[in-house]
Amino acid sequence: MIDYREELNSEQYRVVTADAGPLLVIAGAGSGKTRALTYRTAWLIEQGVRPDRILLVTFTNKAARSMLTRVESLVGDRAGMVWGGTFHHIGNRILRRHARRVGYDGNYSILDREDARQLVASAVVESGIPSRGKRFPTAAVLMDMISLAANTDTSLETIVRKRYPGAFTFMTDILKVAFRYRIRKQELNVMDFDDLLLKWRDLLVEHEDVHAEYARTFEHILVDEYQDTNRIQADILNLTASHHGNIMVVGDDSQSIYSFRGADCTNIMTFPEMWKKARVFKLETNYRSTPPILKLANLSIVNNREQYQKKLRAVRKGGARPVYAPLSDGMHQADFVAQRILEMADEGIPLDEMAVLYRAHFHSMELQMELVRRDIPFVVRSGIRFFEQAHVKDVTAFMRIAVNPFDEPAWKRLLVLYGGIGKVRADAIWRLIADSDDPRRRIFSDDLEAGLSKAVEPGLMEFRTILDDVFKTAGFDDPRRVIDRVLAGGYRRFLRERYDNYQSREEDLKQLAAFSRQFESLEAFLSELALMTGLNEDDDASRRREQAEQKVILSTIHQAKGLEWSVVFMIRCSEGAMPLERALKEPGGVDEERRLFYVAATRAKDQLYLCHTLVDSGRGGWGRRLSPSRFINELAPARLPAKERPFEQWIVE
DNA sequence: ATACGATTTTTTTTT
DNA sequence: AAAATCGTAT
Repeated sequence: MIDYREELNSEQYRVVTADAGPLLVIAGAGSGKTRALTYRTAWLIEQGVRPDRILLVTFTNKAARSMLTRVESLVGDRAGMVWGGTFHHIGNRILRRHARRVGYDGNYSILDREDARQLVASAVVESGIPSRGKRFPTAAVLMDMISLAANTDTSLETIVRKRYPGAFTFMTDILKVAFRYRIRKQELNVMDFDDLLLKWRDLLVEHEDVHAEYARTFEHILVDEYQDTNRIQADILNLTASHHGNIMVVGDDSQSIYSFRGADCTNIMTFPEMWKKARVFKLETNYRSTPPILKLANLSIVNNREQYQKKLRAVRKGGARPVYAPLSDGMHQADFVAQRILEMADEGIPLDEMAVLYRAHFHSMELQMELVRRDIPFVVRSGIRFFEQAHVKDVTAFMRIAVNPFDEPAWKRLLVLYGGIGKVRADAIWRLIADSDDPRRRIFSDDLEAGLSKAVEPGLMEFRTILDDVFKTAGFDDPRRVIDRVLAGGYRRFLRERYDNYQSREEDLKQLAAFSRQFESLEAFLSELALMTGLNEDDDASRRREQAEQKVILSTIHQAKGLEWSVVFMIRCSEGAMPLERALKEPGGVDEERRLFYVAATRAKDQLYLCHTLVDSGRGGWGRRLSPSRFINELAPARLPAKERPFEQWIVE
């Protein structure tokens, strides 16, 4: 039996043991919201709720897994049956079963960003849009428009008029492309990320029997990071909870940092209106940070208007004032951070208790070079993700066509790898094989070459050899064999010719093979890759390796959400970078950037360093002068004596 | 016309 | 690091 009173504070206890029904929990940073969710789940199970009747939606799969591990330590293996994961994950799991109801086959592929972009690009060409029209939005921008419209449940016209006014003259063509894109996805049996949400909602809205089934299946719904949900996700939750209203959402409106993805603060603000019987709880005790750090964070966030009233109280005592360090340029900043890291390591702070946070990935470049130079071990938790690297995508493309023979992006990706086949000829080949029952057989037929340039022959033959090997000999339902066959069939040679770092790429593929072992089917494996959990989350061996050698963490602020470190450095706290110039152009941009600043600051347990560079050290060294971030300036009005500022300023030579 | 290599530019944030 | 652009080779 768990002694809830003993292990929780009174705020948490009330949340965890609350009666069923709609609950809104406003949980400040570091107030133990994970703890509340974990114990709530355990409590429900102890009350006799079947674990497989609990839906636990989290922001990352990692969060779901770590929560379930903790629930397991409380109530034992019963926890294993809980439905936990991201919206996209659970949507995928449900849609696989009912795909036919929304016009898809159950073996659909999931397009990642790049695949989706390419499909949009070909939709532009197919829609016959004159390529001379220079100002027509690029595929990436079109994708953003379409995605934002989907995630905010707004018409494309409205999105373009409000957010992309410059493109409004192309409205007719944009609509053509969007329509074409939608049709193509359906024809090819592929879904993009947004479809996993949209089709899920469609399923619940249009099919009452399915709706009833899931409303019955999920007796209790728990949602983490509710402030980052969008309209579609809120609809899905409300529909699923419609029969019983047992929905507990936990969030912090001050940490909403995903509005670019359609996240909508009004979800959390209006939850009590949606659910009239909702009870509202607040977790306002902060266990993480020292008072000076919390004071700085609180002083910053009050500059935002719209928010739930709450006041974070520090439990901890003492602590050092945060440090503000103006530095001459990027190199100087890198030097300072590296130096401080070494000094603190000497004082006995483990490297993996230190993190460097920044607004955009490329902000960390100079620092990475400096850390390498000084032999300080580090991991970068941002930037190009493991599963998005070219070699990983190449190899998995073979598996994709094995699962879904009409996965056009996968076919084209593979075709252009071969000599003599570029974009145009890959397109021609695809057209030839696309309207057969099974393109995987059609690709072998002898009359294919008739319609093609002679130049494709050697490349095409090579491709066929590998395909033959992969499909026939390997038993393509085993990812490890596929990877093995592809490497042996010429891909290894290709890697060595093309990349300097081929060794690490081959190593990646070995890791991929090891990673694939935990999946039952190729389909499950591919879904997991597309839905992009981090690298090797569940690989015990690698986790142990990482712990053996401690490393400093480098991360974007977005990816740092939910994590904490003893020491946090924020670099590039300069106007233009934090807040980011481009982000300020968005509506509500300043407030969102300030919330990012708040999230970053509240990651720190003991020490916080705010670094600012006086000069922009972009390449070519065009030294544009920079001002300190407004978020720093607004904390310390000029009339405030230095002693009373929430930070102390260091002069670093 | 197409492929492909060299060069230049450009980076928000993520499922 | 990758995408977009440009020039040359096939």
